[in-house]
Amino acid sequence: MGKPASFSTKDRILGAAEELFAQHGFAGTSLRQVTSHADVNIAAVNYHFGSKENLVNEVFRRRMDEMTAARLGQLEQARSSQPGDLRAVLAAFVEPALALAQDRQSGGAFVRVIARAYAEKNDNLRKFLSDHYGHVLREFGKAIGACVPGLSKEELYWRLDFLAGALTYAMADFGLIKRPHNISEAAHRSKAAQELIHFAEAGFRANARTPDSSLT
Amino acid sequence: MGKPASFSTKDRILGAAEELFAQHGFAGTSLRQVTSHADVNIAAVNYHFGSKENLVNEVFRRRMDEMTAARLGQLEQARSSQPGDLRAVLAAFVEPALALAQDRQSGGAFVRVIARAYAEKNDNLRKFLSDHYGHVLREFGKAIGACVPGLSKEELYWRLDFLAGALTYAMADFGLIKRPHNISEAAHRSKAAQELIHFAEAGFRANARTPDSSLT
DNA sequence: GTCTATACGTGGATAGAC
DNA sequence: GTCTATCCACGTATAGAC
Repeated sequence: MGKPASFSTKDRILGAAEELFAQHGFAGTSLRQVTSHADVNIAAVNYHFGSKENLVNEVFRRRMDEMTAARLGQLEQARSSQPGDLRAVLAAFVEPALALAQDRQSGGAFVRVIARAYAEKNDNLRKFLSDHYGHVLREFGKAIGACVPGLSKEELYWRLDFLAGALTYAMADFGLIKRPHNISEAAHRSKAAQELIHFAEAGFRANARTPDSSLT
Repeated sequence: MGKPASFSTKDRILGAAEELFAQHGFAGTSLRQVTSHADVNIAAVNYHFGSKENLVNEVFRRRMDEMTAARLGQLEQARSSQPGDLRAVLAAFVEPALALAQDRQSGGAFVRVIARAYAEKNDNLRKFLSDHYGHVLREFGKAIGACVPGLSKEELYWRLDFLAGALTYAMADFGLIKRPHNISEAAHRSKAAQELIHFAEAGFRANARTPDSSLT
C-alpha cells in the first residue's frame, strides 16, 4: 500500500491542511479552503479521511511520530553515554518538543492539536493522546526515576505532569516571556529548553512528600 | 445601566451558555441550544453579545474576575501574615485556580477558554488574556522575587511561565495522574495543589543561570 | 479504487417588522 | 428590546463518472 507516485491527492490534502491549520487554526480553516489549496475536489477529503476531525488527527500524527522517535532516540543516547544524568534525560524530553513546536511548517498546527483536546470535550482524541503520549511519558518516568532515587512513583508522575504542562505552555509560546528581536528563534528556543530543564531538575530533586520507600 | 430586574435575558443566556459549554464544549454547543435552554429567541444572543465568540469570552470573564480577586486577596493575606514565605505566595497563585477549575458549574468552560486561545489563532483573545492575566502574573512575580533574592527578572519570568503552564495542565486534568475512586475531588485537588507548590518551590529556588545581581 | 458534481441539513449571523 | 424570516457558509453524504 502507498504508491510511490509523485504526489497523491491524499498527500496534497495533508500538506495544504497542515499549512492552513498552522496559520489560521482549525475553526478558522474550512475544508473548502483546504481542497482549494490542494487543488482537489471538496469530497476528496471525506473520501480519504472520513471527516475533518480525522484529517486534523492525521496531520498531527505524522509530526507526533517524528517527535516521539526523536525523544526516544535522544533518551537512549543519554542513558548509554551519560547514565544517571538527570539533565540529559530531561533534555531528551524537552528539546525535540520545542524544536518541533518552532518548525514554521508544522509547529503551529502541532501544538494546537494538543490544545484542542483541552478545549473541546473530545474523549477520542484524549484517549489517542494518552495511549501514545502516555507510553513515552512512562518511559521517561523510568529514566528519571533511575536518576532520582527515593522518589515514589506517585510523586514522579505528578512531577512529570507538571513538566509536560510547562513544556506545552512553552511550545505554544504563551507566557510573559517574549523573544527579543535581536536574538534568533533557534537561540530563544535553546534558552527556553535550558531554563525549563534547570527548573524541572530542581523540581524533580525536591524531597519526596510521600516517602513510600526505605531510608536506606 | 444594568437594571436590577429579576433575571434579565442577558443573564439567562450567560447562565445557560456556561452550563452547556462546560458540558459539551464550544463547538459542541449551538446557539440554538443555548437560547432554547435560556428560553429566549435565537436572535437575542447576537443582539446582546454580538457573536458566539463574544459570548464565550463573557462567560469566561465573569469567572476570571472572581479568580483574580481570590488570588490577589490570598496573596495580600500571605504577604502580611507570612512575609517572605514562598510557599504561601505560590499557594495564593495555585489554589484559587484549581478550585475554580474543579467547579462543576463553571470549571469545564473556564479551562476551555484558555485552551482555546492556544488551539485557535485568536490574537484578540490572546491579547485580552495577556492584558489581564499578565497583570496578575507580574504582581506574583514581585511577590516571589521578594522571597527569592538573587533571581534576575528574566529568570523569574521564565519560571513563572513554567508554573502557569503546569497549573493550566493540572486544571485541565490532562496528565497521567488520575484521581483514585476512593478519594474525593476536593482531596485530589488539594493534593494537586500541594504537589505543584512543592515542585515549583524547588524550581524557583534553583540557582539563577544568569546572575545579574551582586553576590552580597 | 479515485475522484467529481451536487444536494442536504445545520450553523451563525442579519435585516426589518413589531 | 424582541422576534420572525431569511441568508450564506459550512461539514457531510451520496450517486455516478472515470
